[in-house]
Amino acid sequence: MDRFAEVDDQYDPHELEGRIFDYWDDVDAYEQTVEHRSDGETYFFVDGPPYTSGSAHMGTTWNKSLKDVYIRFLRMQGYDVTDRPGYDMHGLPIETRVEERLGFENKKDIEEFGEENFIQECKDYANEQLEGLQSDFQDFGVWMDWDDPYRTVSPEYMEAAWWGFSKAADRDLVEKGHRSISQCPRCETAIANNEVEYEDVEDPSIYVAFDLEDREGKVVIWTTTPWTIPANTFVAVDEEGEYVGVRAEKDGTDELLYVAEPKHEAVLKAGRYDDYEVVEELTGEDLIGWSYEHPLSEEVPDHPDHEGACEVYAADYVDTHGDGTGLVHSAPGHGEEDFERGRELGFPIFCPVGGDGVYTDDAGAYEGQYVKEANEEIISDLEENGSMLAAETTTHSYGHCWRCDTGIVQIVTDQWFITITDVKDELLENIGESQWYPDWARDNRFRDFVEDAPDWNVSRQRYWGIPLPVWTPEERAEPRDDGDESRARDDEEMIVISTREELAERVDQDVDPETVDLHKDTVDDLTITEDGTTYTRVPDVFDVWLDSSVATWGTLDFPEDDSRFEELWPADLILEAHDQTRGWFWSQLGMGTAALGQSPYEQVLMHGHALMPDGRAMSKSKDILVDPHEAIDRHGRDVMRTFLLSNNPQGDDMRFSWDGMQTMENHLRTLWNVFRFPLPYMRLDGFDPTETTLESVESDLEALDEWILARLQSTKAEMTEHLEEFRQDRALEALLEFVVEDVSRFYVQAVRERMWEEEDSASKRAAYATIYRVLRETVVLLAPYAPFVSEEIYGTLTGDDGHDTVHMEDWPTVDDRFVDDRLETDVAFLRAIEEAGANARQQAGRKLRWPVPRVVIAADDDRVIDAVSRHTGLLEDRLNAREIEVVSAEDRWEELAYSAEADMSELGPAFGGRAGEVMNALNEARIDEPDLAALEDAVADVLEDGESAEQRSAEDSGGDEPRAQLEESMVSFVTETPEEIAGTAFGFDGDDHGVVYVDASLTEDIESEGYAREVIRRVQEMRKDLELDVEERIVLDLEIDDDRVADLVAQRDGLVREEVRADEIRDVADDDGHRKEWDVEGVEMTIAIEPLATPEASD
RNA sequence: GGGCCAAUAGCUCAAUCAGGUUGAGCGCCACUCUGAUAAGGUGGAGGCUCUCGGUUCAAAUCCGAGUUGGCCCA
Repeated sequence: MDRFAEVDDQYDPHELEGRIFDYWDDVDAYEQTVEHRSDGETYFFVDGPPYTSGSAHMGTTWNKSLKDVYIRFLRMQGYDVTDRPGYDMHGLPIETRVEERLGFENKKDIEEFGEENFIQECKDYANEQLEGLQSDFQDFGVWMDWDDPYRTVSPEYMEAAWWGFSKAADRDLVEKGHRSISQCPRCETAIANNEVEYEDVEDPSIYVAFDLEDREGKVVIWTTTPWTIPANTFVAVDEEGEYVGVRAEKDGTDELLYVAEPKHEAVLKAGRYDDYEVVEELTGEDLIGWSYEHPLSEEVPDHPDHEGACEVYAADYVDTHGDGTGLVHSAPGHGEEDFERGRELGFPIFCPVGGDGVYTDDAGAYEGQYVKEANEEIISDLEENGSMLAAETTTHSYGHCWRCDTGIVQIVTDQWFITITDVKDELLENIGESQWYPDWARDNRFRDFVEDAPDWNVSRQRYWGIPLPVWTPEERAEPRDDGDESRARDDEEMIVISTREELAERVDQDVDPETVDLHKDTVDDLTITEDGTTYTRVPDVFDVWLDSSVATWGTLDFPEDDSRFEELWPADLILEAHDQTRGWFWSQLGMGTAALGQSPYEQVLMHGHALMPDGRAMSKSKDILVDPHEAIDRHGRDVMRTFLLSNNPQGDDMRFSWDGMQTMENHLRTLWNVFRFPLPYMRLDGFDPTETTLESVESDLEALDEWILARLQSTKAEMTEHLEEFRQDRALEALLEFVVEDVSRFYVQAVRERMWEEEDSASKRAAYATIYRVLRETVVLLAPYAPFVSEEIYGTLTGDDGHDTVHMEDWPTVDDRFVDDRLETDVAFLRAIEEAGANARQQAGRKLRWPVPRVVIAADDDRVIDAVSRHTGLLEDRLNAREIEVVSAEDRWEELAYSAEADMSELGPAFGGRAGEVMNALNEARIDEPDLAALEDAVADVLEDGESAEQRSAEDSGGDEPRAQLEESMVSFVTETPEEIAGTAFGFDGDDHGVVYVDASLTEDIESEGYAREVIRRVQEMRKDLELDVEERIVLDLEIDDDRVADLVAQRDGLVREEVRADEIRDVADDDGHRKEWDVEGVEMTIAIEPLATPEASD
């Protein structure tokens, strides 16, 4: 780019961003930036792999923007940052999408299609989805290593998972278990608890009475899953709960029912009994040991009838105040709690349901039926045999498969676990090793989650995943689900393979470790024969959460490539949304601890979700979303990024806002305007920043130059501090405030006249050097947020002198030479005074272009007097005042009246309950002298006896309880502006520091300048109408009706001619030039201008 | 049903940790300015600080109970 090249008049994000993409390509900007830091200290960032489904949504966009801003910032600080993006490409979601595509309904369809073909389809689909995400992320301007993302389906990555699992096995944390799990009957696989989604559904709600044996009566249970009744093994009660026996009457017959006392009314109502009577009161303990007859003993001949079955037991999951009857139907085959209790009781587990949700032959009459469809028949069977007390329906939340939305069933199957409960203490300890932002996420939410976490079921009975690297002896490969616990355990004899090389060495077949694909279709055929035993592979694949859990070493291609693991691991930073506490934050901690005894990450930045403008959650499936592509279409990438990054990244959700987007565009446009303003002048004057450096003009710097440079230093310091605390939103706020408030609204406004000077001057050069430094550092500070516009500005400012890209720049550090806190405070005062002065002027009806003879500043403290006296000239300029006068607090104007403001922190403790009343009186008081005695007089009527100083001294001898009294420290006196003077209080940070009085009286000299400036302004407007060049000379024709005014303007003839570049003042013919009538403060004037013919170019 | 987080101006947030007369930006209305101008300036309207209790002389702030939203868990 050429230095100071012509730039667009208007900030046009789309064209600019397109241009910058091309430029980055041309100069290999990303590659150069990475190379530039290759010798730096390493920083190991790990990308949490998004699941490859569809395109990027606003949440992902926010996430990647956050990653990008911190990676760029760290690079600028000199770090060699690991930035390999990743994609999570296995798992049920892709399988179900591919099944839909192929029109499949269940596993049989897949088997017919062929495992190999199906896996290939999944691979193709995942790669297709990946492309969409890749191009989106690149389009957002995110700089990561897009040429080489890690993919969880690649052999190296899958090997990383095998390695991690084998390390856990080495530590004896891998176990095959016969356990109660959630099963999706459609997908025919176990799913993890965190894959279960709950939604409200209508289900049967039945009360069933089990006939007691050996005694009269029935125990009543309640369930919403009639299909689990065939597997009923026992009934559970709360040992300490209160129960009653109720004799209930219906249709002339009566029966004795046992239920929990708190529930008996509801139960009997449900049973529509005509009348009832409590005949017995018992505790849960009394019921224990009662035996009953299985309610479906005829239909299910194989029902549990072992020793101890069909009896009442105590269980801690029973609540006599909750849903149901206080007696819980328990089927260890269909629920985790029941299962655990059943185990404790030493019962065999009866589960007559297969992985497809269909009853097996154990279910007798119901064999072959899908469980939910069997509900009806079971209900009618129960009604027929007289067990049904009431059959209703109820709406409650029930678990569903997260992918296909099928209702889950609880069954007992063989699964493989990582027994993280064995290392729970280590997990909790490792939590403490990581630093979280915000910290409460770790100490509350995450710790709770980890404390409650059960063993990790890592096996899935599916196809598209990383196969378990487990081989077990062939002869023991018995069918699962048989509930037979007597056979030898597979996990005692298993072989766990850790790498491709080990695989090639140990399997019976010829395998090339370089080329082998580790998917199920390949490895299923491999066998291992050792010591005369043949081992076959366990057919399961891993839970997809296991894939990403190994990302910290998978990213490094470890163990295949062991060159960087030692140096880099564990990760310095991971950065994801709060839903990952149960997901990736957890799975990584679990795997890191199980495999390596350590947390795999040191810092966690946890952000929130992107919400709709009205606060609803975004949802792709319900089409409730803001598409990032639309945001880009409307405002561009830099605006979208800065908007997203202006939100708190720690824990809070972000509400998307089109208003917020527009505001960011306005801010960036302000920066653009600030940037392009000095360019024409710099070009014209041949300003060369490499020669006219800030250092070379240091002695010519004016107060405002020094001030804006001081502000730049504080802004850098503040931003760095915020960014290091992961609050890029606050850093951005500081930067934008600097750009908008300080640079644009104050510095540029003030410095414009210096740049308009035609002659070369030290002042102008100092201004150029100053604004050049400010702009150049500003775009470096902005570069991580808005990489496109920063690049364009940087390129235009530096030409060939800088790096090829702003992103190679070092993060700007504070330059001590320009730090000046006193000056910053001074200007803060001056700006407050100026603002108040503008206000006072408006009250006095005097525009800024009319000078005022005198501005009086009544200062409350010496700090203000110092500031004003150091910068009187500047203040005269800014307020357009001929003279500035300062009046100190001691030398106050006698015209002024005073009131008092109460300091509640002093008044409150002294006056107690009456403090509010006293405060109001003080605020309303008007006194001539700001002293306590006058004030006490003014508020005498609200003060009680003994509360004023006078009364105190009179009663001093009394020795009563001391009464409160007004003290100097309780009040501060405030000036009240007299009507004839325009005055406005000024202050900042909420404190008043004085009052600005504008004396708006007129003199001839002032009127002369005022009218002259009115004329100048109008001529300038007319020049603009004609689109004249700034330098172009004109002829001016001025006709003013009012002779006095005409004379006043004539006195400033020289000023007018110079400002409007009029070489001649004479008549302009009606036909020539540009003529306009004006009304200036009630005076009619006609102005005509005509450009002078450009003289022949002469050397 | 349980845990965590949030709730303050029309919108986005600050002030909450350490109690002391609620603030900023954006938006809106009026006026104003005009050689960076799709800008800028001044003023104005706009708040039972989600509700109800409690502690305290004093609560947006501390405590308890609830409401609504988000996430997580069951």
